[in-house]
Order: sequence, then structure tokens, then C-alpha cells
Amino acid sequence: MGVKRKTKSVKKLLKIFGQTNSAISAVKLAEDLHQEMNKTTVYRILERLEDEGTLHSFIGKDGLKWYANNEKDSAPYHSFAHPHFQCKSCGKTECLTMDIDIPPVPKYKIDSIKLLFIGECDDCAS
Amino acid sequence: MGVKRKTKSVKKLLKIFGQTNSAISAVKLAEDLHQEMNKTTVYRILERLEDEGTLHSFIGKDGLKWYANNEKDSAPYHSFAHPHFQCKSCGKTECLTMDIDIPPVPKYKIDSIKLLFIGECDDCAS
DNA sequence: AATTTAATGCACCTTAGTTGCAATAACAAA
DNA sequence: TTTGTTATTGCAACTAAGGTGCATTAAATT
Repeated sequence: MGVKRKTKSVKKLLKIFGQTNSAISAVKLAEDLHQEMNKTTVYRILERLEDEGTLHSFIGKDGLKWYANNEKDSAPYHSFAHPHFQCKSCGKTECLTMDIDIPPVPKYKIDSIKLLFIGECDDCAS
Repeated sequence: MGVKRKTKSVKKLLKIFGQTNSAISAVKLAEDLHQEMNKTTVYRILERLEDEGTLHSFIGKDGLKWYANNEKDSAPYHSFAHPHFQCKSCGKTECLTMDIDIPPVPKYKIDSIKLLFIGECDDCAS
């Protein structure tokens, strides 16, 4: 560790993420770039760019790691949703007094988040 | 495939999940049970129990597969919501490839979680 | 008890991601 | 521009999660 160097490989990755707000899996990147750089390099640069705050990552539904641009204007970096609870039996709906932390959403410009918990209220459960 | 058999191994897994509402990773189960049964057996039974609706699974933040009791009356120890995105202009809706970690909700029995991101899709934004 | 076939164990495989180390290439300084 | 320093890379080998093919075992049925 010391001074970070902006190598060709780093620039290449930055260019790719600079051109899209879509999330891209590490596997896909390593595949696409394998003529230009080693997969190890891809993984290491992704880790570095995430550490530096340029990218963020998440685990997709199949267990693969995905990366996406972390620019402030591309997606809300952090938002909180106020969940509502609705009883499936009587339909009673109420606002819960908790905030759910919603991580950055790649690719889309989000205006609002609807978060609904469906279950059974105390009255109906007894 | 044919008639499902309730073997010792299946009973053992059912007993474990019958005693807790916590989620358990497949890795942990395979480790804990490795004197009693092969890891392949563990994975196969977990898959079967999920297919049958007894368990449900999700991918944890480190990419490991977790399983938990699917009984309706059990409070979710941890749940993950699969968000959908809906365009406010054209109505196009799609499944996002990320899981949102929903912390345990006190007081309520939650059956399912609906998480909807509302915004504007690429087509409508341009 | 004999028969059928689902479930299991085992060995081996696949794939994502990581690590150690020698070779290479940024970058700074001369 | 050349030289020296060291961050970065490529490579090969590794780890760990999870899956597969097949011969063997053991539920369930007769």
C-alpha cells in the first residue's frame, strides 16, 4: 500500500462504470476483460474501487457479487423507507415506527419506496 | 422421483428446524451433521424441504445460502425482500437483482414483505 | 421375507473468489 | 532520459460452496 496508481486496467474499469449505471457482476467483468487483464486483477481493482467509494457492491440472488457506480447523482446513496403493516385478515393497516435502510439502487432513478409488511395483527391472531 | 420417503436424515433436519426459528446456513448444517450424514445429503434434503414449502432460503450478505423454517406462525428472524421496480410513467415493472435486508420486526407476525421502488425507467427518462 | 426404488455416500467436478510470489510497469527523482 | 522504488499485475495454485453420476443402502409396499 502507498500511493494508488491509475494504471491502464484501473482506467478501463473506471471507463466501463462511467458509461453505465447498471450493476455488473464480477464474473461478467472478468469474462469480458479476460483478454485485457487477468481475473485476479479485475477482482482486486473492483475491491479497490469499492474501498475508495467509487463503486458499491451487493450479493445478487444467486450469490454472485455485483458492482455498480456509486456516483451521487446516479442513484440515492442511502434512503430510508417507512414500512407499513397490513393485516391479511382484517385489513387494518398501520405505520410502523421504524426506518428500514435501503442500500443504493443501481441503474434506476428512484422517487419513492413502498415497503409493506403483510401478516396478522394481534386481534386476528388470538 | 416418486413417493418421498421420510428417512432418518430428513427427520433429523426437520427436528433441527422445528426447534428454532433462526436461519441456519447450509454450510453450518453440513458441518454440524457431518458425522451423521454426508454434506451432499444435507444439500439435497434442504433443497427438497424448500421445494415442499417447509423451508425457505435466501442468500446471505457473504453469498452463503441460508435456510429457515417456513411456518406461517413463526416470527422471521431475518428476512430478505426482493424489490421490484415500477416506472411511474409507463408502468413497466421488473425484478431487481438485489436483496434488501429487513431486520426483525417486533410485535408483528410477518408473512411476506412487499418492496416496491417507484421511479422513472431509462426509456421514459430520456 | 422379497421386491421396488427413493435416498445415501463417495469420489469427483464446477465455479467464484483469494493468495503468494516473481515479473512488470507507474511514477518520482536525478 | 535514465534510474530507482514499489504498486500493480499475471500466473499458478488454492479454498470453499455447492452440484453430479453412479453404485450401494434402506424405506416402504406387497
